[in-house]
Amino acid sequence: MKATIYDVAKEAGVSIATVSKVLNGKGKISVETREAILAIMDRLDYQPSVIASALTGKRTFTLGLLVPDISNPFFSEIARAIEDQGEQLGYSVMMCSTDNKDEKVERYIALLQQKKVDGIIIATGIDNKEILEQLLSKGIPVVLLARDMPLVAVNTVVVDDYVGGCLAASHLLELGHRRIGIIGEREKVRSSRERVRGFRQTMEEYGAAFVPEHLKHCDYKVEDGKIKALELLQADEPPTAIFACNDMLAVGTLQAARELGKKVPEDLSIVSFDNTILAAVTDPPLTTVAQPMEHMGKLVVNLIVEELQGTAPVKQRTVLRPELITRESTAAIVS
Amino acid sequence: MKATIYDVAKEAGVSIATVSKVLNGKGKISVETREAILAIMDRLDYQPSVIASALTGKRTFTLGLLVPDISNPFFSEIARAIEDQGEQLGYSVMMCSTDNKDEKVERYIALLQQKKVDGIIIATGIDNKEILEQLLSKGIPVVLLARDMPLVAVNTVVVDDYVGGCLAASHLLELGHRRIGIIGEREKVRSSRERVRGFRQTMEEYGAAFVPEHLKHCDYKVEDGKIKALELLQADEPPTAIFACNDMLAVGTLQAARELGKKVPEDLSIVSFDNTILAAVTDPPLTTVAQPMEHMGKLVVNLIVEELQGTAPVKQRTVLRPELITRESTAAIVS
DNA sequence: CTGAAAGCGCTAACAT
DNA sequence: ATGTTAGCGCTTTCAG
Repeated sequence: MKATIYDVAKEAGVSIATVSKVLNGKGKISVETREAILAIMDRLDYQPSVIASALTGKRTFTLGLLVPDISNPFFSEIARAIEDQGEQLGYSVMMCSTDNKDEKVERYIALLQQKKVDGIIIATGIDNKEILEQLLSKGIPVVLLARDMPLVAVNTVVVDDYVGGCLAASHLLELGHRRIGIIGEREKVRSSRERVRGFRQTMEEYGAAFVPEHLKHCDYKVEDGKIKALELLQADEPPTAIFACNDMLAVGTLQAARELGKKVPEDLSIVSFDNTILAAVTDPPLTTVAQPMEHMGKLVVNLIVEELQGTAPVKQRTVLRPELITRESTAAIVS
Repeated sequence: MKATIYDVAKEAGVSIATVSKVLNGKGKISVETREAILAIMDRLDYQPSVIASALTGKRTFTLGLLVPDISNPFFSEIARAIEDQGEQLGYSVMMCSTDNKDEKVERYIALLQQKKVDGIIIATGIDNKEILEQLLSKGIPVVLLARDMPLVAVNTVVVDDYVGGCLAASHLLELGHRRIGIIGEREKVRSSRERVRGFRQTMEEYGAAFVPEHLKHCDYKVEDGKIKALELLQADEPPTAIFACNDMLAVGTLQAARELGKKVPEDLSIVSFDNTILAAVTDPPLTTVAQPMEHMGKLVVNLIVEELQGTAPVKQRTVLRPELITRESTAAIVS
């Protein structure tokens, strides 16, 4: 069997309390006994049980991560960043793909609580605000990532979607585009709404007319984007540029353009959002508004760990600035 | 505070043993008390502590998943499949990205043991076989996924890489290609070696000469593939087709071709392996040897859970058949 | 059918 | 500087 604290204590001829103390670097222990105990620990290949320690009220050193879908590149890239920072600080992360279904969110949250995770990172949409509030009321550290609910008092890390939208728009407008299509996620997705809002706002500032028919909403997958892009491009006066609210939708747009024999960027410019691996891999590579995913992951872990150490100050909302990455899917309009 | 088993016992006027029994459906409990207890449980919103239960020797209902990099689409897609099947069976999964470094593998394995996970799914390469053997000797259920070490007695789920290589080769050969380049991962990666072996074997059968200079090895990323593809394509007699051992390398190959002004598939055919989202998203979409990722994930979870229930028979090695998906990156050679 | 009690491995007062 | 002891929340004999 695995060695326990008792084995170490017996072997060292001391009490378990002493062993526990050297384990946690607490209390005063003479150098000799400490050394001796340490030696025995690794001779016995002793690994303290996180479970037992957690039962006495200590941490489990485990974080829960809720995302819509871990196989979506945006979230898997974020997950990697979170995992890395977690590992630095001694935390493991449990992944939970919710498919944006409240029902799954609830199931996972309940599960995570039973497993006594130290904190939960929520990067998935939640329709019912109460789920979140109830969770918060239990005092479990929670941080929202890439999704926010301004009315709820919770730590949040987001990118400035509005500014991102503006960035995308001014790029296109500077290139001379005026008839621009927009493909966003479903209306209820706040971040998408904000991106669109920034985009439209900027269009207005440039005096570009906003045509309601040029704004489409759909789910977040490639296929959805393709369908909407086809609609846009087959209209009477098709747009000369399209802003897709994420990389997947942009890929769909690219496919639609290809299907219609339109060249990108000659016949159609495309700007997307996120800058996942997808944006770098398409042909042409996509001009996109990049989210600093690595930084976001790091930040979110730090925040949650601070919160559970009690060193956390008041709730905060960190808004990161996105950045436009110019690649080859956009070009000046020729008229 | 959260309700404990004591709270519900007191509330129901019974002992905690009774509550425990209804919780686990063990022993004989009268219908009335069971009902009463159940009612109280949910009135108190009682959630049994997995931690406490684990301490008494029960399962933690948590699985560890070791992959090289969760942000690599192949692994994130597999992870999703594993997560889903795990959820079906009541298991959570902790993700661990190892970057294929033994040192990280060891750290993560130690951590997972301290957290008393019920089983570990290993989908990452391990150089030092002893790490695996040591783990197995502790009696922790382990399953290898997409990586195998035939000499070690461990449950394994893999795709038939050799056959996959054959499939890729015959497709290209049937299209008339004879000068074919191959880009594989580093030599030590078994699955890549097997794919190449199958590929070469089939070439021989078709009487296509194998040119040593046409075989390149590198890391698994897009950029690596691009570099090797450039070398291949800039040679005196460049190949008319390239087999890339995974989708990322194929993407790199696609980029190299574009950079050199070669059209795919007119000037160069490309076949890849995996069939991740990347293969569907490039232009042209890639002909690729698909791994049944969903099925693999399901299988691997079932295997490990069977093992932990003791219902597991002898160790087994499941070899799944890959399937060629023909898309637009390959075409008959015109001479 | 139900309960009392002994642990699981560890932490944290409180003594010594 | 080190040891004693009482839990943490649950499972599991073993009695009743």
